[in-house]
Amino acid sequence: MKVTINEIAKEAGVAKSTVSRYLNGGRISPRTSEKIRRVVEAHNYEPNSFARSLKSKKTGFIGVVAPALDSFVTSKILIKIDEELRATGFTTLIINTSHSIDRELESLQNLQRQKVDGMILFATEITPAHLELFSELTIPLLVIGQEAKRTHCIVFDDYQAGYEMGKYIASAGHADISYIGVHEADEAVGQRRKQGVKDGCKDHGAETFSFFESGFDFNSAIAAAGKSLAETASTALICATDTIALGAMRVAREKGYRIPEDLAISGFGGYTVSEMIHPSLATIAFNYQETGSLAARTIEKMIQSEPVDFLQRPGFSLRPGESIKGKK
Amino acid sequence: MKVTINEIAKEAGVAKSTVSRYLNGGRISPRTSEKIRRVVEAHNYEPNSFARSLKSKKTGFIGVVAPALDSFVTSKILIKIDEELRATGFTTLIINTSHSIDRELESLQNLQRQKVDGMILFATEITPAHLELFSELTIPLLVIGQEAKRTHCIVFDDYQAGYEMGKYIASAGHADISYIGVHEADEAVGQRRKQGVKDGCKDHGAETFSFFESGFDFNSAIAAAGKSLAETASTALICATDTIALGAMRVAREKGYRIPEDLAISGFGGYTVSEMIHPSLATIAFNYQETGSLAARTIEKMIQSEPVDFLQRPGFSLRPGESIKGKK
DNA sequence: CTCCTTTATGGAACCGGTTCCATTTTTAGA
DNA sequence: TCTAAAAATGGAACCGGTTCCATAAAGGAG
Repeated sequence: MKVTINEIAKEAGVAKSTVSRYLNGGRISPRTSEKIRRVVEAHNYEPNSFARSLKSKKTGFIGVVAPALDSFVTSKILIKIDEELRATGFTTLIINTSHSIDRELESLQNLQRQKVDGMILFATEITPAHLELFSELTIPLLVIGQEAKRTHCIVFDDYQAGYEMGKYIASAGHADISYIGVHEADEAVGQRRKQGVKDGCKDHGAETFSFFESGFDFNSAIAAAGKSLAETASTALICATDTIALGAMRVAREKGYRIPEDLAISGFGGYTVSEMIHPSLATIAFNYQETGSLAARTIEKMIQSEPVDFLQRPGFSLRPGESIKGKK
Repeated sequence: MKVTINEIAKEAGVAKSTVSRYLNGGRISPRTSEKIRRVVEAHNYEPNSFARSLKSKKTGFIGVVAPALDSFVTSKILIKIDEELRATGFTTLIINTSHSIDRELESLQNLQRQKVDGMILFATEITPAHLELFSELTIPLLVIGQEAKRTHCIVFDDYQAGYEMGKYIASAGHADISYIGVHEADEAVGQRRKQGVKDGCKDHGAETFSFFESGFDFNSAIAAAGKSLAETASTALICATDTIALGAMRVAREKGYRIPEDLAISGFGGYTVSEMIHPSLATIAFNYQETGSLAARTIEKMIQSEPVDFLQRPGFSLRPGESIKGKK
């Protein structure tokens, strides 16, 4: 419990520097090595990580800053990151900012002060303040979810994912389509995903494409989808996330639409629950496992100063569901 | 960035011990205090937390061991714990064991070695190995979710919650009720919750009470609920979790039952998604916020060696839903 | 069996704080 | 104004490791 390197050294009859060398894989004669091994094992000795970090300047910590812990996407990626980093001897320090941009910036600075070896940021929006902070950072930083100039990023191919979904819906015979999206401050989802959906629809026979803005939450989705149903004659609602799609389903049902007969609905995200409900939701499932392990490997490379591409894109796949029926 | 207490001391013209005292609230004359404050602020100085921990034996870390990060219940409680601990200057070290009992035990030991100030365990099952480990621990430990002898625990009142639900369903006029539960290795959910449901049903007019065992996952829920529908004439299915209830809904619908007209279904957990779907799910919502902050306050007290009750129970409330209709 | 080169080992300084103790400065009581 | 007690400060040891450097032991060539 409280045994130190000094006691190990004394008991093994060697200098503490020798024990330190033994622990860190330095050159040791087989004889001494064996002596030390015995004592270490007898006491179940583990070096004090604080003393170790103090001198070596390496903490073995990787900070992960996320806007929420109860988000499907975040938790899936996080789990994988944590798993892989643990396997290579790092400890993930998870910081939850509860969607506060200020706490996000503050957390990055704190992590830098705490001297973590690297940090990963789950970004929803990149503000000028972010960019300024990024440029001052002396510790490797990896951003997930949004693109930023001169910064290492892992971002889903939102344009392509949107395009596939637009194509899928339009090809199913829908000519009048509404997209329930989010604010364009979120470049990835608010801009690129939307543009992809729009292009995919237009390129595959859709005549009308209407846009309604929602937040990421259920209630604002209900409002936005309600507005869409009142103002358009769309036969399909493409929603920017699965949660928004659930809101759309709710309001559609309340207004008497049958899904998918009267109205097709789709989402993005591939949440587990989307296949558990009825009708199951057609959606785009991003490859979260791949994302997580890519992130872990990337930050490790960055720490070792190995070269890494600034932009990396994990894959995705379209997951069909009962919420859409071919019309042809 | 790399400024140390020595440089601060030199620049302020005092001894480093004085700076240390200033930082930790010791007695300092207003004059010196002001001098030091200036220099500290000019450099944006932050003491090295490793050096600090090394000598003071306090790390400011609290380890939290959880079987999963993508669980609704865990994440809700975790967020609150993290928030409260952060406010009082602690850092939560979140460890995910991916449901492995071995990794759970191992993690507790690692945390002890890492010299965290306290630890919190989200338990699903207390094995003899757990009890043995608990007794060897020299660091405050708080268990959430299960009861253990001579250990500080925060546990939902599963019996009472079960009783309320049983009463609610039976009182609605259901005489033949099935309970889709989980294995009794999980004392809280597998034993107490089940017994509560049973007693609640029996005490309020139910004639038949059948039990079917499921796992916590969607697919085994489908199997168990399917079996129940095939083998009984139950008009209500009480499920041990909301996820299980979703499985029951799926299989019921496939077999042509209308919910709630032909079959009432309820869950436990109060997941967010349960009120987003149709029909919305009647469920028991435990007070997760309360649980989280209770846990944070409790572990802090334990660290300060203040007395705390061994067993504490956060509240819950029954949340009605469209999945149940009064029959009378 | 020397002498020189490697390889092992020990000793000491150092990392950046905290804390105990001795010394100096203030404050206050007489 | 002098003195004792309280408050403030400085100095040094210490926390538990890592690492540099010097020395000792071992290995190899001649």
